[in-house]
Amino acid sequence: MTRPSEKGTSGAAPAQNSVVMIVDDDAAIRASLDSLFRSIGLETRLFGSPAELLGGSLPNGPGCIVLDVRLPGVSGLDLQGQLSRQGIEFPIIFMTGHGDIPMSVRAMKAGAVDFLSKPFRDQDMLDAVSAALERDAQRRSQSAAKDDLRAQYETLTAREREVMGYVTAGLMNKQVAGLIGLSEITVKIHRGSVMRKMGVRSLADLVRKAEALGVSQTRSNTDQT
Amino acid sequence: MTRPSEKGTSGAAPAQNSVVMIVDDDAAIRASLDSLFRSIGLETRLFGSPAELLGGSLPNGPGCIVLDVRLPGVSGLDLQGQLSRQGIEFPIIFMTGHGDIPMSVRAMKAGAVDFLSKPFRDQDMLDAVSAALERDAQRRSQSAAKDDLRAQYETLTAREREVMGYVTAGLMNKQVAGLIGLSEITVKIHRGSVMRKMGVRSLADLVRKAEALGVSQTRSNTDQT
DNA sequence: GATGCGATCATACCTAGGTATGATGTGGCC
DNA sequence: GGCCACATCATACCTAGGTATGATCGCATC
Repeated sequence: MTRPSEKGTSGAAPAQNSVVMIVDDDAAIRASLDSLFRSIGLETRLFGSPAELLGGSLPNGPGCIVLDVRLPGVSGLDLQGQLSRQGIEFPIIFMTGHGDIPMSVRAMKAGAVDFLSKPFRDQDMLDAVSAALERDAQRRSQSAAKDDLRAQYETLTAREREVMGYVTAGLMNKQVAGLIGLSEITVKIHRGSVMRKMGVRSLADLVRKAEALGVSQTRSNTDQT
Repeated sequence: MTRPSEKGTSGAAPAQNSVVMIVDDDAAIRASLDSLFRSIGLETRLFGSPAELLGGSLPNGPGCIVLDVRLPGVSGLDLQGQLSRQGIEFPIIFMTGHGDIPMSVRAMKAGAVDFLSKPFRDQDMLDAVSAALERDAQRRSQSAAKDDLRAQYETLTAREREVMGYVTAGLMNKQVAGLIGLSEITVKIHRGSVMRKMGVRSLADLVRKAEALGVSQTRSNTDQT
């Protein structure tokens, strides 16, 4: 959104410390991509097989994966599934020398950023990587925000979470008290702790955080619109 | 969500009144798809060209479009762009006899549900249509909910909307009053009207509706987390 | 056994939210 | 001119929210 990626522009390097992971069994292609990405200031890591990628430690910073579909051992598509099952969410760009349409469709359905047939133009690859890094930056910032939120939520006691769920569902203190068998004053105390621990000063903000966390009690009484 | 679409099952007709729009210049293919879809209880509409589709009136109910890429006049991909620019959001399934990978990738990036090479298996097409109709149902229910919401919001006066923005941002009545130069009592009156017109009985619900509408004032004071 | 945390509740007090009644003013429309 | 919707505000009254103080209890840890 902030910067329309302008297809065809040459020097688009979204984040200077981004890492491009290149997985290809052909050393010549690895080298060629390596120099291509380095030429625009991106870091690279080279892998000759999926195993090497899975074995080594992955970068902590932003990055993306450039992956040959036809690989020794598992195929690129299988690797895509394996990575996502392991919670590794780097955007993936596929390359192939002998791909077909079903293969490309399957990859795109599974969330690939792009699927390039070899030989491809350098600029097409750079555009794809640029889009992938943009997507990764987006994902990372969302994920970071979610983690902070979850960390705050973790500091709540069980009771506090329970109260938070009902309060953000729109119930009054006395209703919450009735539902979980407490006095209203106790609910107020928990509610106060929730506000403090969640770092908010208004119910509105608490509701938003609860929504982001998915912890609002989904109502069964009150409100029939 | 309600009914897992079970890939590979034959008689999967998600919604009985769904319409499949078939756009192909080959009458034999139109006829063949027509009978395929009718065999599982779906309605169909046949078009020999993009112009026919754009010219006629589109169904109001749920549906999807099955589109040949190579068409007289504009290409299927162009039609995809044209439709989305016109706000027509039926999910699209592409078919092609002479497609290539870049074409399929472009179509998928633009949101196509699937991209099938001719000849395809009937079951593959049915699975694709099933997925497309599922997606359309999802889209329609979300869109309907959003429309209802917006209709409620439309009934608010300018002042009420202003107050709603500040209130759902977490400001107290007296703060809102100070910001827009009113007495607190007047803010309370507007606030009450907002609650009534938006059909909510708790601030929590109002905040959720405001979020869905994107009308919360994004805070400049209060809250530094 | 002492310490500490979480949970519970009471009393007391203050602020914030919500509504009813009534009144005034403005601008648009028939 | 009269009507109506919108907006404004006051007084009055009630409910809901929020916090401080202080106290009791259970449980786990040191």
